[in-house]
Amino acid sequence: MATIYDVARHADVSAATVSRVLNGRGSVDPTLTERVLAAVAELGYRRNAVARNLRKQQTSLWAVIISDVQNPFFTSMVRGIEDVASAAGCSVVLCNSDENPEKESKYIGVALSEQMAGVIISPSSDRTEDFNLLPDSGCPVVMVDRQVKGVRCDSVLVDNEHGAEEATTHLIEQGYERIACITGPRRLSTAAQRLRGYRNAFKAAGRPVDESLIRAADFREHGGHDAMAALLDAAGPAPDAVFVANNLMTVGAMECLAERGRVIPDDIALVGFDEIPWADLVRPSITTVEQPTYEEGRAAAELLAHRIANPDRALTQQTLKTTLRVRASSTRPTPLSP
Amino acid sequence: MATIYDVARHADVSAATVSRVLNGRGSVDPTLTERVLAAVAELGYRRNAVARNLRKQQTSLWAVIISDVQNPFFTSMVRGIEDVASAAGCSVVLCNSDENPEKESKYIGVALSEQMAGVIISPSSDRTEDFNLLPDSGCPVVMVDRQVKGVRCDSVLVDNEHGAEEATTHLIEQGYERIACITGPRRLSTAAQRLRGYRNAFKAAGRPVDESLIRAADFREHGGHDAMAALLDAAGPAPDAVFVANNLMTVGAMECLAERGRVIPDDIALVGFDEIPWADLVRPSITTVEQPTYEEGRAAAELLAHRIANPDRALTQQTLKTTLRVRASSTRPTPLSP
DNA sequence: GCGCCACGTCGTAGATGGTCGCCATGGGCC
DNA sequence: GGCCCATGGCGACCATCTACGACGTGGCGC
Repeated sequence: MATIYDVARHADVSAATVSRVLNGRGSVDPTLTERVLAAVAELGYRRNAVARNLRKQQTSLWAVIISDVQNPFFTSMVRGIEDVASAAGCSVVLCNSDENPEKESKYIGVALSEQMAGVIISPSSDRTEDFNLLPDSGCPVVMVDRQVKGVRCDSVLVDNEHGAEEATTHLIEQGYERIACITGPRRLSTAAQRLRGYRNAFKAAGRPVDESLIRAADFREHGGHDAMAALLDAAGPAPDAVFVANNLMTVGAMECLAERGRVIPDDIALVGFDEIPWADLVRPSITTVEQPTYEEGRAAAELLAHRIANPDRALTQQTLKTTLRVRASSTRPTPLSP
Repeated sequence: MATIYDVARHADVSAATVSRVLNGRGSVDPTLTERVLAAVAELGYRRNAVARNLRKQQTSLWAVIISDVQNPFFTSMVRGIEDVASAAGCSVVLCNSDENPEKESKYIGVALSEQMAGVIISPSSDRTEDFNLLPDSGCPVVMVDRQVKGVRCDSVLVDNEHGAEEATTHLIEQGYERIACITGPRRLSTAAQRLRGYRNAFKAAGRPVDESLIRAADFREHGGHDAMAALLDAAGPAPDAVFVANNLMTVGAMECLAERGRVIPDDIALVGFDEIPWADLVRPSITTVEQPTYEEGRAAAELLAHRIANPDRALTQQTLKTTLRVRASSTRPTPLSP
């Protein structure tokens, strides 16, 4: 690889002049500029970003720490982030934490070691001290989707509580009596908020919450399946509707229902949180609380860009709205005899 | 951020000794080792990877250039890559080329500038000279999924031709008469190979290929939709089966069929290439040619790791097998009267 | 007309943080 | 007493950026 000195020698100028030409700083005689550019082209010179980063004390890499690259929720978000990063001349380093706090803090360490320009994280633990390493070391951070109290950073969230309340209210209004809830790990803010929304809907309707119909699982397919099975196997009458707090668990729950021969929505209605990819191909089509995932990614990335540009600005928190998409899985089957 | 010199001063040794302790190279007195480690802990020292990379002339970043983060085919592959990279102590930089040759070569430039340890690419163009920049600059490369002739690098492919032939043969054996094919952009090896497999099946069955039933689209949902529409609108009898050469186009085609009220498989049978996420929830369930996507990612990553460790080893090419998963969309409806 | 000042332009040199080759030192063993 | 090995420190090196200083030229003022 040619270095800036090779170019300088070739163009018969100093390395400083080459640097000035390439970075557009200071002023350089047009003749020399031309000679430099010609030398660059001839040698196929490409500046060494590592050396540049060291000297400038900053890189153009953004770490994006999420818990599952395979979840369409995150990929859509990553896409939003990538588009903004790319426009800002930055690259995205993808870190898969796998909902594993160890891996997560490992990646925080990597981001710090690599002097990354910033971090966008969807936390899967609540280790405040790990997260605060970042702002404490002067590394800009934006939290997205999930919230951890006591971390000094910007955040982009969605209105989970309202979304869940709207979904549950919809089921109540459809006349369902025993509405179950499969929520996520208690340590995750999204799970807590969605559960709160579920409760709020009952309160608003003046109805009591049946605690035996609430199950906390792990936001994964298998967990959703097992929670659904547990609900069906529990003593007492089975639920006639279920609100599932994320997309993977929705799939698991549906598979469980299919295994048991329960028909949606005739035997049991279902509303899921998060979008399902290619939802229109799934039968019955699933009523979901849709999140603006791409926009979440964009918003987080823009917040990060702003904070990098201006580290001292006040912390901000942005909350995006969800949309209830009513489809076939939650509409009362028309009674056979009216 | 503390530097190695701060640690050295704190432990009252030289920076070289700190470096030796941290890297386990050379031998250091246990007493000093202890003092160094204590200083590291006390200062919260974290080595500056940028400086290290500059000095060592190598980084621990792998660029992964794919065309669509949102396509489950790629995310599963990325997951495979990430798992291997993580085990090797490397991080993955995700680059979304969006099937855009400009973006793709931009990212190749970034990988070169950032002195990345290696590149895994699923090419969306056939600009041989762009790709060869990498091996020519001594940057290890592995091509995955798609092939570009004349590029000096390792590759991991799947047996597209055989997979497509198997799928088409299955439709022939089911007794379908007018089997259409929606393939991808001609410049992509996968599209060409899958089309060849389709033709092979007819040849093997001793049947002619009806060229009017072949459409090339863009591997995207919209393209699949429009190609399906064009097939239905064409003069002459409509096809009674269709082989669609990737997952996104399969979705598009199914949506088109739904719009037109054509029932799968009664009116038209369908086989898709690539896995569909949560395929079990889709009704009717779709017969697909399944690729070992996670394994493809793993294989590519392992190949990359080997080449990084041993740049002079001979070029290798690995081909993985596909599996035909027969589901409901391609099975002859049982005749009403036997 | 001459001299000084200001500005444009360019090169030198130091800084960035970590690694490692080489050399010096000291202690132990033969 | 001499040799060898363990250990530690110095300084070069990686490629780039940039502060500072130097040089030259042009313009303006006296």
